[in-house]
Amino acid sequence: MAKNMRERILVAASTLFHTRGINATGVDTIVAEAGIAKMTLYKHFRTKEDLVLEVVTRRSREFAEKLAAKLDKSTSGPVEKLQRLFDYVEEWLADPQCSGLPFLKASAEFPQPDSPVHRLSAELSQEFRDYITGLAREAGIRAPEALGLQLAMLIEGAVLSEQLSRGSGALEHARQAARILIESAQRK
Amino acid sequence: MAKNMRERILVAASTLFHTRGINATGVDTIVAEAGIAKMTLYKHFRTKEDLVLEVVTRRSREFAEKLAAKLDKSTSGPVEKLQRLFDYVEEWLADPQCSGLPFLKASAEFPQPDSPVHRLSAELSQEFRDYITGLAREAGIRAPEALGLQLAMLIEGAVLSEQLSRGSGALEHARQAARILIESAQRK
DNA sequence: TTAAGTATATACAAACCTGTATAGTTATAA
DNA sequence: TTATAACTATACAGGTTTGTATATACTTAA
Repeated sequence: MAKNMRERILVAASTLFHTRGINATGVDTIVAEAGIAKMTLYKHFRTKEDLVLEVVTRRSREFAEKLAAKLDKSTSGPVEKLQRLFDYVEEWLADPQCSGLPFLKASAEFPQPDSPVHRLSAELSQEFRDYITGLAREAGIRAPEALGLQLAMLIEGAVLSEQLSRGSGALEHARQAARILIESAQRK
Repeated sequence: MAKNMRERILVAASTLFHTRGINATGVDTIVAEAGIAKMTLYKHFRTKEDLVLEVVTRRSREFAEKLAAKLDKSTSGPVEKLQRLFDYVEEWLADPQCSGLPFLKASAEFPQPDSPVHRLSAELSQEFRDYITGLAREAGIRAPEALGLQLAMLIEGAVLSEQLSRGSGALEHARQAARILIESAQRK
C-alpha cells in the first residue's frame, strides 16, 4: 500500500508542477489532487524539496527512456537514429500533457546555482547531452561531442519555441537544421 | 523625482527576479533592496504582476537593443552580421550579472498559456526571432524565416546550456553550427 | 485476537505573501 | 508662505505557505 501512495503523490505533483509551475503549487494542492492526507505526504517525503527532486528526476528519465526505447525499436542505422531523434521529440511535443523539458523548467524556477534543484537539473541536462553524444559516437561521427551538444541545443531551443508559440513550425526547422549539421559532421 | 523612484524599483526588481526567481521574490524584498517604502512601489505599479511585466519587457528589449547596436556598429556585411550574433551573445553571457534570456525564464515560471506574463514572453520571443529573420533577409538568404528560427533556437539552446553548466563550450559549438547553417542557407 | 504499522481528519504554529490604511514627513512650486 | 504632491514608517487584514501535533480509524501480520 505504501508504494501505491508514493506513486499517487508523485503523479499528482508531477501534473501540478508542470501545469502551474513548481513554486506556484502548494503542498495542500498536491494533497488534494492526490486525494490523500497531508501527513501521508510528509511520511513519504521529508520536505517539499525532496518531492520536487524526485518528480524532476522521474520526468526527465522517463523522457530519456521513452526516447531511447523508440530509437532502439526503429531498425534504422546509427546515422538515421540521429535524425529520428526529432521524430520522437515531435511526437512527444504533440501530446497536450507534455510541458517542456523538465530540467529546463526546473532550472528556471530555481536559478541559484547552489540550489539542489538547480544542481539536479544541470546533471540531468548533462545526461541528456551525453546520450545524444553517444548516438553520434555510434554513428561514427569524428567529433561526437560537438554534434551531440549541437543537436541537444537545437532540441532544447525547438521545444522552448514550440511551447512558447504552438504551431510555429520550430520542430520542422530544427529537424532540417539537424540534417544539415549531421551531414556536415559526417564529411569531416 | 518620481521617475527616479520608478527606475530604482525596476532595477531592484530586475536584479532580484533574475538571481532568485520571480515567484520566489516577495514585494517586501524588492522594497528593501530598492531602499524605498512599500507604498511608493504600489503608487508606481498597480500590482506585482504589473511590475513583473515591465521588468521582463525592459530586460528583453535591452538585450535586443544592445545586440542590434553592437551589430550596427561593427562595419561587417549582412552575412557576417549573422555570424557576429554569437560573438555578442558570448560577450553578454560572460557578464556574471547576466542570467539567461528573460522571456524564457519568465515563461517557465508562468506556464499557463493564458497568463499575462506567459503571453508577454511569447510576444517577446517572437520579436527576437523576427529580428534575426530580418538579418537573414538583409543577407539575401532565400528562406530567411527558416534560418532565422534555426539561429534563434541555437542561441536559446546555447544560452540555456551555458547557464546550466558554465564553461561547457556550448556557445562555441553553437557558433560553429551557425556557420554551417548559414553557409548551407546561402547555397540554396 | 492482538499488536504494529499506516492512513486519515483536523487543528495548529510560525512564517510568509500581496495589498491597504493611516498618519507623519519632506520636497516642490505658486 | 502656503498648498500640493510625493515619499516614509508602521501597522494591519486576510490569505497563503511549509511542516507538525494529535487523536482516530483502518489494515495487515503474528
